Amino acid sequence: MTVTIKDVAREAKVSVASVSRALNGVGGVTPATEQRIREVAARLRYVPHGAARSLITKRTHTVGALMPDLHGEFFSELIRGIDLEARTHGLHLLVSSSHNGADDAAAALRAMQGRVDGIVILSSPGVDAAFLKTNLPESLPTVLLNSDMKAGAAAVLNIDNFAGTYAMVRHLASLGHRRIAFVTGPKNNFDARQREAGFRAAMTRLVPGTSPRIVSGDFSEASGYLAGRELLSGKVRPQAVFAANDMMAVGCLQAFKEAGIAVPGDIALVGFDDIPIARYVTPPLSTVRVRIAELGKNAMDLLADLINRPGSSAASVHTLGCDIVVRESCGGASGRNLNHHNQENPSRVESTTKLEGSS
Amino acid sequence: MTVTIKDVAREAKVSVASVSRALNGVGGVTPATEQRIREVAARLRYVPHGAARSLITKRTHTVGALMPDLHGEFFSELIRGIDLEARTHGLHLLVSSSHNGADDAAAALRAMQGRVDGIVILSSPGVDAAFLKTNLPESLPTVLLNSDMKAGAAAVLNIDNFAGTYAMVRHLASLGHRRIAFVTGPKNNFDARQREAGFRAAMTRLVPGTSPRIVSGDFSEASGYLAGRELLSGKVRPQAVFAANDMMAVGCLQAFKEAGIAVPGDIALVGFDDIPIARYVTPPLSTVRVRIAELGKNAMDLLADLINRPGSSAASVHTLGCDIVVRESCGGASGRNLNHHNQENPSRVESTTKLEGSS
DNA sequence: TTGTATGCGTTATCAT
DNA sequence: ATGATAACGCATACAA
Repeated sequence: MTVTIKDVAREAKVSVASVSRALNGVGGVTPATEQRIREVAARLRYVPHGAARSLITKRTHTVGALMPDLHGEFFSELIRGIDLEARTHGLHLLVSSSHNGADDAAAALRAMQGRVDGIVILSSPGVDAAFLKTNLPESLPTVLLNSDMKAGAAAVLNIDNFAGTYAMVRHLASLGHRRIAFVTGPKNNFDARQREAGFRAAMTRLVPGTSPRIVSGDFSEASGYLAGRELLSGKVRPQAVFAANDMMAVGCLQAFKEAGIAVPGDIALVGFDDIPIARYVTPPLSTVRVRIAELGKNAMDLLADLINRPGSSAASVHTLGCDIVVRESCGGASGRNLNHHNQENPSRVESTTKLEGSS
Repeated sequence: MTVTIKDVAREAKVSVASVSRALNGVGGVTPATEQRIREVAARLRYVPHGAARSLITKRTHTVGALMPDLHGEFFSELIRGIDLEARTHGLHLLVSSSHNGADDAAAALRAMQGRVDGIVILSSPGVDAAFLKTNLPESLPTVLLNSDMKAGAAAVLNIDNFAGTYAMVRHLASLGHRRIAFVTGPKNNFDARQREAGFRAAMTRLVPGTSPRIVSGDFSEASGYLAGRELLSGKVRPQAVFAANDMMAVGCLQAFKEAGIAVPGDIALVGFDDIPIARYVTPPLSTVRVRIAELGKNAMDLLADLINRPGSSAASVHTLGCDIVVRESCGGASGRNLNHHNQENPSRVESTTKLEGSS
């Protein structure tokens, strides 16, 4: 910061060029002088000025992460996955989270110009294809998470919501359930729509001849509670309820408890996400696990590839599979999991291949 | 990126200096030409190159966050708090999380040189006073979180673990409990040590004449489970158990359940942190809440102050109070909280003033 | 092998 | 009010 390459050069009695060469290990310097330069640099605690270097190198060794204002496990695990893998590639992470709406996001995107070599964007309402078209320089390597963009300049990586829901419905059907109800997420949410589509498709294929009840929710616990009550109020009670995320499932659970309906005895219940809470409610919630950190890791790998070999995996679409996590709330396998110390030993079913890409 | 200030200048038929002046709104340009320049810039989608600008400005408008590899709510909420407040100050966030040990941290710190105006560091084993002394340029504004550094070049912001545990013990004592046991965290953890100290002090003052049982844990659920069993195996059973964090309390809960000991009927149980899970276990766990996002916000405010007015709050020590959250697991107030739909309505006690500073 | 000189994109200083 | 030009700290093509 305060000590520059010039200081090192003067102290080591060489030119700045030699210092640069020595410290970057590009050769062209006597081992002796290199040694001397390194010593001086260490003594002076010289650290190259990142901005100055990237100005000429055209490389910042930094990637950006742009995501909406969301709390909880998803955010932290995703960042964790990205950061961990970024370090592997020698990259650093500039985070811009907590933005609400397109304006915030656009400002954040602008601020990242010239500070990042690439960017991972978690789609959200307002931050969609049209938004990116106008706010994203096309030369900037980009990985889109959770996007419904078919193809474009950016690589796309999605959770396989469809396959996840499908596989869970299959599990429920295999347990003998036919009247399976579904609690949807918000209509403007990409994951929510895919999950609902997966559910409908699975029911049509696996439990034909029925028309499943579908009630609306918004991913909140409160909406799940309401949905649970609504499902109980009907003429015939569902045999199983599939909530589009875990928080709504927890809401349902509460509604069922209050109504004196036993889970899974009277009604089976499953969710989606496998948030930490899922293991700790009573009974432990069967759900579809999203390996979030792995999602982040894969996104980072994709991005690193895009950076190192421009155009390599651009316009490709990838999918990360989910796991079916069977605990007690859906019955069938229950009792088996009454293990000591809350250890986890659910049956785990890979619903999709690890990372399926298609360009 | 690809379109520079020169392009705008050429297109607008002015010099680069005028473009710079117009876009930065420093005056010295005719409203007419400013208007023209702005239009051209917008049309060309010109965005200033951050690195180039900060090279001469000496300001990156970015702050760094350095933290160990931790998952879960604490990380995400802290980042959230920091990022949200950073935006308020017009600052961006360069995150380097997920580092294990001093070497990783040192590398991350080096990489941040010249890319940040200041830095927030979450202390961890290995990243302590000595570490900072050698790895941190003293000119860089720094806020230390969770540090036992008394005073130095950096501002320090801590959670008031001591007051939090103290207040919770007071609550337990007010419920009539006298044989209160404690499950410690890892010895090398700053929070853990402070919490234990708070517990010991509180017991000495509030429940004199007893020597409380203290068993070791490491903040993990498994260690809590073991501790719970150990506490049950003693000659006399404690009336209450205070786990140094919630995950260990959850482990205790499991151990008690297996042993057929009712909570809070036979034994009271409390934790620390108020992780999301705490509300959802059965019975809901009373705990000490750490307002993590607020911690991040305060850290950011401190740092912004340090950046804008060098030396202003340096070498100051601040403390953020905790809240006592009374749910059902500690008895006494229980029954009152059997409200519908898992809504939260705990009695909330501010254990410390909002932000107590001392320089 | 080493040093000199140029340029990266921007702001700041000095002319005009 | 506007333009030419010198920094900022570094890497690199070229000269020696």
